Amino acid sequence: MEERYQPQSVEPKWQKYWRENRSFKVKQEASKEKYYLLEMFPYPSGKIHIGHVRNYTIGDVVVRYKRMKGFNVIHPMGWDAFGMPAENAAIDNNTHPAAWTYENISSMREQLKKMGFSYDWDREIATCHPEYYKWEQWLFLKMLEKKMAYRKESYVNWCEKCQTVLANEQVEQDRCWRCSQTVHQKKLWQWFFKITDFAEDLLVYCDKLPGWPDKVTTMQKNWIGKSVGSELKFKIHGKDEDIVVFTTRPDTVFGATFMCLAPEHPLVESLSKGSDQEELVLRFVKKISSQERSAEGLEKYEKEGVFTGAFCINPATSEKIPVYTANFVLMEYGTGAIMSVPAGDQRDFDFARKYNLEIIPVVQPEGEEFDGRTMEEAYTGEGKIINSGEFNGLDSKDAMDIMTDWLEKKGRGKKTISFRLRDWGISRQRYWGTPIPVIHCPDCGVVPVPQADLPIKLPEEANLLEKGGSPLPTLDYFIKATCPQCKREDAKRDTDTMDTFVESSWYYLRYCSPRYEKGMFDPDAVKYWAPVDQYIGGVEHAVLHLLYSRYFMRVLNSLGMIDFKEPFTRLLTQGMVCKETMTCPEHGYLFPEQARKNEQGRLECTICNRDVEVGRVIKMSKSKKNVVDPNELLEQYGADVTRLFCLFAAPPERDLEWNEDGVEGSNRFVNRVWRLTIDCIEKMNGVKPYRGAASDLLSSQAKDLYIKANQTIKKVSDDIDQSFHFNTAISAVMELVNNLYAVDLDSIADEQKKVIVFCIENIILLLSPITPHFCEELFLRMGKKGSVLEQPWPLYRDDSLKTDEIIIVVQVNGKLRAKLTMGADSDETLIEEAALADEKIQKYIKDKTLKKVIVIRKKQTLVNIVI
RNA sequence: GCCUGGGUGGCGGAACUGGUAGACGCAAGGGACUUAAAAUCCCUCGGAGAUAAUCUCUGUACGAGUUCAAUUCUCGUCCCAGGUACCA
Repeated sequence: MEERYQPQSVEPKWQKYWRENRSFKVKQEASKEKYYLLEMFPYPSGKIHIGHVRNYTIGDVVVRYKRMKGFNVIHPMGWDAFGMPAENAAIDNNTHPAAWTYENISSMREQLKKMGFSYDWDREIATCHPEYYKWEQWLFLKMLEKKMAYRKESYVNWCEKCQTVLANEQVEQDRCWRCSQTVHQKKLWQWFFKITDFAEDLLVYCDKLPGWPDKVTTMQKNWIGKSVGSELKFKIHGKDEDIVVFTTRPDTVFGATFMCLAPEHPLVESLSKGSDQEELVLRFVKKISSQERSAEGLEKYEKEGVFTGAFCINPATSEKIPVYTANFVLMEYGTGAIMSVPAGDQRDFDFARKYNLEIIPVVQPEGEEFDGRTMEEAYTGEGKIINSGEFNGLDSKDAMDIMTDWLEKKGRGKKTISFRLRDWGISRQRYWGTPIPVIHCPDCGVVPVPQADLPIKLPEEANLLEKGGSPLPTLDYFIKATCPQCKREDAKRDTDTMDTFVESSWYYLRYCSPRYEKGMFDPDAVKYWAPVDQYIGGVEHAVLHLLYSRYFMRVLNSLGMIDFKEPFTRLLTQGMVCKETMTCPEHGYLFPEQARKNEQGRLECTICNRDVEVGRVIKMSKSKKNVVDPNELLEQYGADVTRLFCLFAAPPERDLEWNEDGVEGSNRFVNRVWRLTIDCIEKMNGVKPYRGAASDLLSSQAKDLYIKANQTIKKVSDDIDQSFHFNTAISAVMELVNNLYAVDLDSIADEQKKVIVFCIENIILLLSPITPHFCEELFLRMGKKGSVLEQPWPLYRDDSLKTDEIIIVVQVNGKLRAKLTMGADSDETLIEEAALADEKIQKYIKDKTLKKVIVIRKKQTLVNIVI
């Protein structure tokens, strides 16, 4: 018999067995409790990398565990197949995005199969299939009908080099993630989904997701950004028109000494028209619009603005105050106009000092005396109201409501809520995506495509343009359309495609009935399987994908298609796998295999022999080339050792700096278990495992080992079920294995043999979710029938978890001084007496008066003697 | 700036509601087996200082506090990572 585990022969053998027995196929079974586990589906970029391996291993362990626990488990896999990299790769390699994508899918599918992941491959989907995106188009039309989708002109991130709109997440520090070109704002007609309709509901439910990490719900809350405040109306001097502002501090309205409008605000132009300021204002607006307004840009620009020439009336003081336009006011937030209270807001303060505007303190903390002329910074805290007429002396917190009510009675204000969340712009000027199913008619305007005409297929024979723009606007046969309403023949099809986040917002429902032809999903199947019980993926999607998915479920819910709102009951955000980057002055980023150590011990580039610079440890990404291909590990150690190693390295939520040094240890452990089992099979063939109570065992060695085994079963079950801490689950099994190695199998009594068989059988079952091929093979060699998959998860005996004797820790003044062993049932008095009588303890307490003796009997029994 | 996390040996990481700090593993050192190597097995391994086994002091970023007892709780400081950012 082989001394070592042979993954090269064992792993393919079991993969074949699972395939032929359709081991992972699942069906709806009303009598069985379902469990839906899903890992975020991959973008088919070409190769599986170690981050995927980690993600899918975590999921696969839980899935296999839940199956053994008797759940009807659905575990599907598919491809987030639309997206820009396919187009870029197609241009670079002179191929078609579809060809490139399908090729990647098939090689990645093979890699996943080699890892032994237990997917129901019959449910595989790819979002670029017309059978999939047909239903996305169908939903789009439904949303259009219900006014959940609309079109407006707005500013978008535009990369000139790639000739497209970029999603916010594709902009890294002002630059295009692919070509590093600075991104510009461009005004375009775009389709939007009205996610803001659900802002409040999405926010409220953040607190009703106990299975989600706080980190993620907090990020979503911040992203939604609810502010409670007031809308106040300032009458424009000399006109019968108001400027509406949003403020969270209505209590400071008496201190509003000027007004600022966003440069894009429609009133800026009309107010300055005809005044002395007109010229200056126009020049300022033009200058600002040509500037970057993104994060990096804004830091560089000082607050500046221009007087519009107009005044408005402060509704509280009835004073005339000047109206400015300023670069720090955002059109997209609130009303695009602010009342400026320089004494209470640092930005307003800076602006006021710069342009010599009046500063009137209106909120003052206890024991301070503010003077607008000498203040050095704004006071943003709470305090007592001053300089505010009848409201003086109020607490600023109370004044918020009181003043708003007062202004409301005067018809000058009301309470309101503002959100930071904006509607979701989904139009992309890209080719490789879902076509937006509308037609533009010169007479009828925007006309939805009739449902019967779906899907609007993406023309497959399109050639991509050299410079990277979408070829769709150049394809006459695609664009040309007859208006479905008036039958005009010169109508035009929309040439934009949808953001790929739209596909990923509902794919998990499609898995429930992946080939369903009458709708997005079979309602029965979704009723049984959905929502997802456990979702696993990278934290980088904390806001975007996870928020969009929550939004989509609300859309479907309000359309009456589903009866739940939250797509993912529990969420595990696994940490990122990181590695240092390496750059060559000549060749830029290098793959790890493109750097080697030279004779002087320095890293050099394998192409040009120049010194390689080792950069920061960051998340593995293809563009930074700091990726590790799992193939090498897979070939050398096999899938099971790779899986074990990924899990053992760190708990799943933690970021992991990739380092292969420990893999030998995992390999060693697997072989330790292998040899132990083979040895056991040879030496105790036919011995049945012991299953009684620990107390019925005669020898203390057998008893201790049996108790340890029961503790291990409990520990592993708890770790997998409750916390996903596979690293400690594995440690526990390692400890049990170490204990078994301490036993000499050749000279033991029958009783102990039975206990050892019990241990080994259970070790195989406990490890089977983690190292499935390995455990199947050992299970077979132990003479068992069938597959480990059909075995129930091992149970431990409650009566066999505690040892008869316990170690008692004795402290003097909190410092460990002695350890005693006593019977587990000794009472406190007995323990205290024994502790005080101990020789080592006597050394410390002799001739001293005891102040107190504390006996703790929790998990650990402990005596603390205070002198 | 604000919001989250986090800081434990040479390294990855344990320590559940305060109760033996460093489980398990890696690396390192020593030993056994072997003609030799690999593989395997055993021992040591936070720091400092004494010793015959062993013992004492010290130690969880830093400084205070609460407590019989603090890696764990509270306050303050520093550092790191992620998110977000002129949000009125």
